Amino acid sequence: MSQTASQTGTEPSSEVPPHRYTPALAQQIELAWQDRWDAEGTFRTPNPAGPLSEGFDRVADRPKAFVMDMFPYPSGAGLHVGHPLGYLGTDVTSRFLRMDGHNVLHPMGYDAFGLPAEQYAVQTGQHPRITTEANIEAIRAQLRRLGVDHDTRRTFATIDPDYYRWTQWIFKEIFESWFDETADGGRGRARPIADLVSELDAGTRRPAPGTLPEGRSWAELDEVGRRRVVDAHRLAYRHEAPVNWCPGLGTVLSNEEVTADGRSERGNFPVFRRPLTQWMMRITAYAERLLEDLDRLDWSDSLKHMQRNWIGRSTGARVRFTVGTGEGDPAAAETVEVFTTRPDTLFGATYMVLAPEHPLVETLTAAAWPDAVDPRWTGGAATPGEAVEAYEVQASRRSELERQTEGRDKTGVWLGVTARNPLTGQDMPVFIADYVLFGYGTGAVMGVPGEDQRDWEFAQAFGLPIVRTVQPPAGFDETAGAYTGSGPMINSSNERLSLDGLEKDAAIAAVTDWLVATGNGEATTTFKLRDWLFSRQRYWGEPFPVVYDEDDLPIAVPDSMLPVLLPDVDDYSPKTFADDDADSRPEPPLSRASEWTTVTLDLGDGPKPYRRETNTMPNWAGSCWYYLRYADPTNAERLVDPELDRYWLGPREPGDVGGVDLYVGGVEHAVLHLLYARFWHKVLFDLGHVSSEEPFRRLVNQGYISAHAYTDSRGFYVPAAEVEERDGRFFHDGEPVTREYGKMGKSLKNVVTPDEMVAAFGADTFRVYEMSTGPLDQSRPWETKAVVGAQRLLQRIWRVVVDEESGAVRVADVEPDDDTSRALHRAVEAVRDGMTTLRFNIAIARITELTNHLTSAYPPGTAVPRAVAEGLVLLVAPLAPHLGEELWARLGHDSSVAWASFPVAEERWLVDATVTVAVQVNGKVRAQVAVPADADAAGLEAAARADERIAGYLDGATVRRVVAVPGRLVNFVLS
RNA sequence: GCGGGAGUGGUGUAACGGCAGCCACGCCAGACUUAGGAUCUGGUGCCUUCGGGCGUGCGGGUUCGACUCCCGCCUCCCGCACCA
Repeated sequence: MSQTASQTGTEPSSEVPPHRYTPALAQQIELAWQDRWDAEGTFRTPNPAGPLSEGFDRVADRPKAFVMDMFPYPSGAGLHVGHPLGYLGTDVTSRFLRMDGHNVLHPMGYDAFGLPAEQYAVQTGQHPRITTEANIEAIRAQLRRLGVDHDTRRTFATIDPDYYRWTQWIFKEIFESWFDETADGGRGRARPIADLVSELDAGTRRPAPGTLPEGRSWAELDEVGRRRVVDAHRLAYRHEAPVNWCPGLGTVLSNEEVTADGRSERGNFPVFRRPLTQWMMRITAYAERLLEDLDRLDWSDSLKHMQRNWIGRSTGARVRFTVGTGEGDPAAAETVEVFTTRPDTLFGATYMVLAPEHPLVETLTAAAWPDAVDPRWTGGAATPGEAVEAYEVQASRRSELERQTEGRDKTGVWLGVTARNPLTGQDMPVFIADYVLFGYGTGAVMGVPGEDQRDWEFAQAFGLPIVRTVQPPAGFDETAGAYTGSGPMINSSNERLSLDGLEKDAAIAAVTDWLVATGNGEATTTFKLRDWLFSRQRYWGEPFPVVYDEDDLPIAVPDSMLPVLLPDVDDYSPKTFADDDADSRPEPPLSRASEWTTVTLDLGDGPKPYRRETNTMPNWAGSCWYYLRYADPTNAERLVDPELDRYWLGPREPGDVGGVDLYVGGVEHAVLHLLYARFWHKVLFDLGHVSSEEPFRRLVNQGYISAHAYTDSRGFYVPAAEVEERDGRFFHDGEPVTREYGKMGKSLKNVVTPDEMVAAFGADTFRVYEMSTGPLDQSRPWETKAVVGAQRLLQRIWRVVVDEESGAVRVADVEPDDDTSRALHRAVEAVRDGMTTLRFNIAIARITELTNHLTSAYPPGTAVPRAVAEGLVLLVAPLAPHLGEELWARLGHDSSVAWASFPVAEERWLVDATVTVAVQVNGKVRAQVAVPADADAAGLEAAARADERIAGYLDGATVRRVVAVPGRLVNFVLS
């Protein structure tokens, strides 16, 4: 505090009144109250039952409110002023709700597994737990200094073994279940995997399509075969999927970590697309429910939109084509299924394209080109086999990102075979091309150049025929490209089916009926959402609670063995390879912990050796369920006690989704975290572990804070704090600099930390400033020089209660005058509105008005009515809690203001005896008249006509109409 | 390209379809001062011949009345982006 004292000490202290609310005094008050809150357990939230239930009697009759932030990832850089925006928003809300009679749960935890800590460990050789825990401690201290009201007994980090034990337990639950699509009337529901096994054994259920080995039945399979079938049904399953493999870094990368030219963002090493067996989560099974239930959530439209977009539901048809009946080997006939949203255009399909990764590519590829093959179709190769191989290599070297961004020039090669169009009977050449994505639909499309722009471009590049099946409007440029609009069908009939003249919907219905009737396809729905890749070749993550037996089949370890602790290793980095060694395989750090990787267990048939899973879970796992643990953080027996789950998260009435009452966090988690958490929650709901259908009832994205940044003549950023403004221009070290604007961060050299603000002004001033700059969900610029406005406000509030010269309380038991009562109660009404709508700027503006009124109505030396002074203190307490406590105590109260009742406005003070209404002539305001508040339209009009100026306007004019809105205005419409 | 959101003083913002700009920063003036990057008070959308006129990105529309609702543009921000 000496630093702060010296700052304020630059002024001769004789000039500052001895009891002014200075930064130094604020510091002193804040530290004292923070200690007292800890000592008294002010913010301990009692549970209705269990070890944290002490004190529940006090709140038993209150409604509950669960208010929560997206927990931070504790990086070494600490917080800047942008981070606390959301934390302070929930803090003000939770303090308001507590004062307004709720039992409030407002906890905080730490998301602590993940890459940054691991990379730091790789560089320093220090165990990531050490740096992570130090970082957590630093953030915890920063938050405490801001005066947040977290129940610290409920704080945990995802790296705590007591926590990740239950992350592993949830993984097991997901692993030990499957999605029964027929359950709940076709809505689908997760069920224990044991149910599936008994139904398969009993013959009451058939294995899902594609899970049985070709030509075999469940009954014929041996034990291992049956387990493979069962494993293929699980919600957590192992699957071979193409990933971004970076040999130079020795790890798989996410799409975001790969640059546009197919190299790693870190280190600039080549990245290869290669298939790899990985753990997957069957989130796609829940696509429909995740989509539908969005309608029941109180989230912003834009956020729901992003989720809908990501889930990407589209309806259409699957159409089956017979391939290989052309010039190639007739014995090689195969069926290829395509997905299309435009089955009505089937008559216009003139070729077919498979994704390069499509499993049938190899079988379909012909041995040789036919005579007179179009040179554009061969990729310059001597045989289809060579062409395909070369093209696949080319495609694998291009990252997914690159495939999407690079030029979009259509490339591909012909497989040397054709497919039969079931409607036209024409043979259509079959290509592979990377504009068809393996992960979407069936990984194959029918090429309809007349009605699809991508297909048009491909047809142009490869000289393929174009048939229009939808009549473009008159004046349509036939050479311009595909026509994707509406219109009657043309060129779409044969002896069996005619679509000509039909509009789109009717044509789709007709062709779909025909497909079903002839066995060539059926209507279907496809989702963009893909299953969740759940393995990482990392050290710093949750180990899987999985071992493999001698048949290489995964087995979940028994609950008694949880948690599976992360072992210590010598080297936290994954094994790396030569940059261009595309055939190398990932080797995760845990695979080198040889003591750990093999284990002898008795899983029911005697002690046997097992091999542990050496991948770890992704960073998202720990953040998928932490909100549940806040309700029951100490439970060693269960994930969460069902009674506590129902109390804090359960549905409020039948049909309610339940969940956290307010969840505040950054929009950057709009899709992944929020989708994964919803998915896990729904699985836990299906399995009966939680009572609510959704995890987060109401969700708000706080805005982010940007700041000005400055570049010198060379274009380098200079420290923004050192820039001076003179006459609207900016200088650093006397040199002119250019002002820019951007997200606060190291690279722009424009970081401002809460610590600096607390040191210069105190936490309450910082809180009030940050909350006053706009609605919580709005982004805003940081402006340190404007913080003084918040400081002045708090100083004036202080002065309303405390005499700056004597330190005596100025309050007396006198009646406030009517104007003051009206000012108070109007402020109460507006502040409540601001608090509930998260528009703290409104609340602060109304508090300022009340303060300014009191400052002039009760100048120094006069007595302030107690009722009004206390009302003001209560209003500001959620925003400036330390000041609130201090003034509340000085006003003679023994107990914390945090538990005092928030004021309620009295109706009689919200209405004036007389109101001033505007009088308009032809919609323009010409006068104002005072009328009784309850004056009716006639009274308003009479009062308006009595006004001299209005009479002047009306004199000699014809009043065509009079609009009089009681309490609002009068409008004379003249002709 | 597709989808979404937003455009109001020098700045952040505020306005149940009803007096545009509350509150704050900044700025101007004054008070207290040896002093002010402290505090307090007053003023501050633009133009004005001091009557008033004009003002919420631009252009239309609905309405007695539009920042607000509708249509079309422009700009900025965000999301998705060969999703068949």
